[in-house]
Amino acid sequence: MSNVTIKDVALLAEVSVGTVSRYINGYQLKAGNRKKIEKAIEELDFKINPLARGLRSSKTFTIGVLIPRISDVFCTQVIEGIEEAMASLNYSILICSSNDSVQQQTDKMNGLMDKCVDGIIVMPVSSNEWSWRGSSDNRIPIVLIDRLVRECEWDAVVSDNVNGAYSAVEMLINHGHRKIGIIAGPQNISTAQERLTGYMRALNDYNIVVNDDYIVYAPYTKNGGIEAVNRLVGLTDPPTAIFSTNHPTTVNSLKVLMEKELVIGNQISLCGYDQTELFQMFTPPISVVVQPARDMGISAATTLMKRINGDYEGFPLIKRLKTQLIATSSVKKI
Amino acid sequence: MSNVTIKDVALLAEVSVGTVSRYINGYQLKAGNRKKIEKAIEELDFKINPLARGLRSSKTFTIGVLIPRISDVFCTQVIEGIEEAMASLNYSILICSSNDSVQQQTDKMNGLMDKCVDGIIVMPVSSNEWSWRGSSDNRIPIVLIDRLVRECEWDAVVSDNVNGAYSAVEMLINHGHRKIGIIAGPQNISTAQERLTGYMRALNDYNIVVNDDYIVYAPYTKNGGIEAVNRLVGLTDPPTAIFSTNHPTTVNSLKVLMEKELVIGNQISLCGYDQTELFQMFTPPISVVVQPARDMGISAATTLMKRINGDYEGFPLIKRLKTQLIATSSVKKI
DNA sequence: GTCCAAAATTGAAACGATTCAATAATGTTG
DNA sequence: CAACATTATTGAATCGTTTCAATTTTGGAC
Repeated sequence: MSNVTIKDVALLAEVSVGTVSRYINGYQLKAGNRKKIEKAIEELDFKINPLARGLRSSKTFTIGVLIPRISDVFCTQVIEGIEEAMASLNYSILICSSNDSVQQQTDKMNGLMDKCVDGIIVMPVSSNEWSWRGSSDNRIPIVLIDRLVRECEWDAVVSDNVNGAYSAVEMLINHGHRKIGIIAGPQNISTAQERLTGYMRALNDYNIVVNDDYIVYAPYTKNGGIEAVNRLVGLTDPPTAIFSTNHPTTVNSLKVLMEKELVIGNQISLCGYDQTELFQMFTPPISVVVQPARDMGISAATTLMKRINGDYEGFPLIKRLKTQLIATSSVKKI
Repeated sequence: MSNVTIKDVALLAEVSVGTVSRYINGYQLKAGNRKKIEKAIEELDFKINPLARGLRSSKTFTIGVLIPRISDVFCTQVIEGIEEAMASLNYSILICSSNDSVQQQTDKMNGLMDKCVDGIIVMPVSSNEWSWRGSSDNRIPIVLIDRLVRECEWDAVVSDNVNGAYSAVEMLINHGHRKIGIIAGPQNISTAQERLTGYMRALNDYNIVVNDDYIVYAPYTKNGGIEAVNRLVGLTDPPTAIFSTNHPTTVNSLKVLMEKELVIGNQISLCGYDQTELFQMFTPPISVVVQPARDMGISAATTLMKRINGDYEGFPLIKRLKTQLIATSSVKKI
């Protein structure tokens, strides 16, 4: 650390440390004093020590971001949004991964609290289990992203999963499909629930009888979906179209269908979830529901900052961002 | 913050604060005292305040990670490795992105220093320009990852780019290709230089005359490579194979070749760089040089920790990890 | 049981900011 | 210009640790 302190600045500027502190924190100053302090800071190359500052004021200008997996495409885009929004405000981001484990999530939440972050953005591992309880005396703001948690009253930024799924299934129906399989996610995750709801609602609205065999569940983790797709295509009366409800399961659906040498967009139709540019480079390109990941990150960051700055208007706020459907020839017209 | 301090612990355990501090920092203690302190800590739910600790000891148990782009596949895997290694040591990670800009890189480096991180892992934007100069009085360890910087003596963890590229080009040659184009990266980035070197060396070793028209340059950023591939395939005597030297240029090469309806592995052969599982799901799967991104992250983290702990053995250390070649039918045998 | 070196403990002084009550300077008004 | 309200400034106390010189305790050796 450069050893220049507020005291040195005060000495050189011929004012008291209190005044220098007031300058730093943007309070009103006599013009002459401001000038002198500015000059002294410049001359000494003074840098504020965030540890000393934080110790006294318990503000660290740092937030925590906790996600299930750093290498996940969707998570990455979210983080990019958060970083963009936070960097401009001179806030730093402490990042950690819960590795899809509730235990690790709890541990890392505690770790972030122990580090005295000013707020946390978290994508929960599960919407049912949320073992973590913040110590009651230290209530820093928390914003959920992507997934809600039952009985937890916190701000959240999610995407419109019901309608996202609805639009996908509707598209499948409009292409003439009646036998539509879904790789549904674990029902302890709110997004998975909502996407299944969207599926059901679309079938209902179009008077299509729900066939339970067409609903299979898969974990939302890296290897999820392999078994599920196998089950679907192995049915005696298999679906003509498959709707896969998150990124890893979509990747794995593709993998399985290809291994089975089923021609996508012909023998079997596929619609997935979450965009990666490579999906559009397949033959045929893959239909997907696209979530505004980056914007979700930005929105979560903005909301968190509002709370950090003490503005608790409308708490708890649930912001739902619209999804977009990319319809391609991976879905056959029948 | 929970308001329990070391003082409260000392009081309850009937020892001095100094002793409690010694306990926390793992010094030898009389067994009885250790017990009493442990009990008091447990009872009061004492958590150490990292700000106070950092203020006195100027250690924050936090490192900075600065990369060109958070959403880049390779970077993400690197970060995952770093997180894994650091989490187990109870270190936190402050993450930021330079967005491929030297200016931002400098700003964020300064930002990290100002935050008093204990060390920094950085993937530099350029190997030539490194405008940043750490203040001389605050020499915290820095580890470069993936890319070296000229005239900067720091530890580094990179992959064996020369041999990585060599193996790819050699494979192309062994498949009968003589007209091999390369999408070389910007020569101010060490990896790009080295990969071009590998290309040249392979051609040389196999007595193939280098055709300057076959060497085109593209930025290593998100949209890099589009123009370059167009140039190559537009030549009157175009190459039969293209070697693309990083992830984005590989993605874009794919994109352009597909748009031009050139059948990969038949009309044109392609070998790319950096793995993403989707590459292996194309028809044909795409040949790539795979870097051990995650291991590079782990290794960088380990090296940094060594330096943070004062072990400067072998400084500056340059660790080169081996790459792996995935050879597929995206390269035609001719 | 003495003596001495080694090990453990103590407690006050940092670390470098913010905060706040007391004080000083400035502005405003009749 | 006196009287008062307002605005700025001061500087000591504080935040919760670590550090270190001084002191006490411990455990062998004789």
